[in-house]
Amino acid sequence: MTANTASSNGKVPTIKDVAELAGVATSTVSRALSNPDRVNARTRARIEEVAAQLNYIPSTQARALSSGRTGTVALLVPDVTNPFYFDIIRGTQYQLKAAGYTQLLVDTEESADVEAEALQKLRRSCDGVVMVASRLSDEQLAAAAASQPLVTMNRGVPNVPTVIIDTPAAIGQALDHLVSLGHREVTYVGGPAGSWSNARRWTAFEQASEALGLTIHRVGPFPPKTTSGAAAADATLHSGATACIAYNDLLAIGMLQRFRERGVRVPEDVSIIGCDDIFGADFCNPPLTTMTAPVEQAGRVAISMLLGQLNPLYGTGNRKLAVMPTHLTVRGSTGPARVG
Amino acid sequence: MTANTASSNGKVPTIKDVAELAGVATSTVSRALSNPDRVNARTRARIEEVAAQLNYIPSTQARALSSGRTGTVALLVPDVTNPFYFDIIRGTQYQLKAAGYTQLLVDTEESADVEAEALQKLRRSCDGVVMVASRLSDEQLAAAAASQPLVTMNRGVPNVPTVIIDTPAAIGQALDHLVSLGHREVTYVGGPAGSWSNARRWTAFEQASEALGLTIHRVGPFPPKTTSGAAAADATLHSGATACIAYNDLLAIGMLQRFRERGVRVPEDVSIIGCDDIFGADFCNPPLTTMTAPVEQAGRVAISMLLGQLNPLYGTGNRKLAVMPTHLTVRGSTGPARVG
DNA sequence: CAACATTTGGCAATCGCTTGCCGATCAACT
DNA sequence: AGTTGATCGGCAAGCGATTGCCAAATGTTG
Repeated sequence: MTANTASSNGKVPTIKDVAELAGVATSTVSRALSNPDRVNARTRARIEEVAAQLNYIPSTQARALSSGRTGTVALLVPDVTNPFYFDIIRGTQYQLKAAGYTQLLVDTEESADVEAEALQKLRRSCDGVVMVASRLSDEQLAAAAASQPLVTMNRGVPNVPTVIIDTPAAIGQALDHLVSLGHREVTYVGGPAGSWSNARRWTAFEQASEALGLTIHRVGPFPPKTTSGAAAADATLHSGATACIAYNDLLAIGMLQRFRERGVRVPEDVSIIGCDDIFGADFCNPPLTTMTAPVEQAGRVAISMLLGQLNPLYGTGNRKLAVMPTHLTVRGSTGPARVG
Repeated sequence: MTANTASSNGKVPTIKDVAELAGVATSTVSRALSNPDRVNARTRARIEEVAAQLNYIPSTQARALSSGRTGTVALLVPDVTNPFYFDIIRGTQYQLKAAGYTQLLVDTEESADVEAEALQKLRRSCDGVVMVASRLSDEQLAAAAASQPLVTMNRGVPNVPTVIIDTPAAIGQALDHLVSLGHREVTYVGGPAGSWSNARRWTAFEQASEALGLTIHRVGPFPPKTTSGAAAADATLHSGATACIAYNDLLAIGMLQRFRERGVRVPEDVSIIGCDDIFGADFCNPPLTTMTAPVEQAGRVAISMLLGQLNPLYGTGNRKLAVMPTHLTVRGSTGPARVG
């Protein structure tokens, strides 16, 4: 049981095994592997060979413990099963991997408490955090950003690096589109009450509508799920508008289903516009007119910004804000306003 | 710079800070926090109080290094943006969280090499691994399972704990359904060549068809994405069958779109059945008849099995195999066979 | 009251790796 | 030849916990 012949007989090889076999000190092995220039080329070659032969893999824990860098970045999303976040997950994963980092995905269950708790736990175990659509207060976020590298997405906080997807801009396009189809009365179908994005979208909606002289209504708030679509559809119908813009595609798709159930034709009776252009928006029935955003790219940008904080070498100029452009994608769910 | 007053002035508090403030040794703090019975109730209370006051959070790295347990379980999926995996991700996340573990999500990019590499890296940094739809060989998987706790999903390997979703059973139901609608000639739209699930589905399809005396065709292989749907649809049309069963819903949904483009009516001209009942299968056009599986539950079961390996206390009897039942969900994409 | 068992807390070694500091080696320059 | 600088490798001190072992304190029993 006390066997420790330090060769290839025991369990997983450590840096010590490599050092012994290569006839050098562990410090040299360490350097050869993570700071190549600090060691003679021949020595390094030998060490690499031995390491490969032993199938040596450095312990992330030990490395993290002694160096303080974990090589891990956490991504906090409200709901991993919400398709909107898929592309963010993918975009960040991609970029992190390219930079040699590992992604830790955390689902905050749409709850500020879970989020705060996760942030606490994470403080020690990752190099940085990306928070998507955070429900925390500005103060909490600012405090978090002060104690560790952090980037928020779709949630602007003063002095905290942020990537926002500029949906408000597309809302203008969306309303123009509706107006050109003859709509004069439009309803905004609201998302979650505490959502920053929702507030921004509503504001943009309000302002653009006013500029266009439209009559507007607002219904909601609704949870951003297809299952909320029924209530949202009914409320919209009751508002009397001929068209509506929904907080997001999930809601819009749910509404589509409800309209169908009730025999309300889309777009003949009512036009509907979603937001995000998620998976499914193109093949639902009818296909959804929606505001398309470069979500995956936004994820990559967020990681670039974070990496910029972690490693000054990246020198991306330490931007504090990135705004991703969006545009309207017209499909089948919008059409001429019904008369009367 | 050399400040280290060990109280609350420095940086993040360590176990040592807690120990000093509480007037005990670090070992006692450690025990109080992770082995409560090993310490006097009063001492423990005091320590807990101090820890709370200092906002002390144990370092996962240090803990992992000295104890050998990381508290992390990795989930390897071929593609994080494939909706089929969403529920697995959610199911495992849920169950892991409940047991106090952290989930590490890894995207293997549908590649055996990436998978093998990730497995290597992970060997040292997590307590166990769940591999979904692995592309590795039986030998590789067996070896991996021998060197660390591991559970596979939708990939049977002798002597490796596995959770499989019993789609083949539902394929029987699906064919019965088609036969009852008058179909006599059916095409199987194949998934990825190396996929174990695909092989099983085909075999089940073949056998059930034979029992029913059906004429069958096979097209493919196709990557399991909606974008492969066009080619799949065209090939299916060319096969001359009046109905088809697709490897999965993604493919089926893509085919639906292509059929529409080509003016082929579903289900009047051709019936189509998907597999998995993913997000979107209920609101595509027409809604997809598909084989529904308890995916999230399967994820939870996988974690239970893994936890059983990690901690004998769980004593789930160390099952080696769990088979999740599936059933056919009939929606609008299947109908009576066209005549002629 | 002595002898023994049980709690309870501390000491110190460890886990595997990084890194500041130092000394040896060797080439280049004056 | 002597001095100066690089370059390269080793020593050893941590990083922040866990844990085996031991001793003091406390409790139990005859």
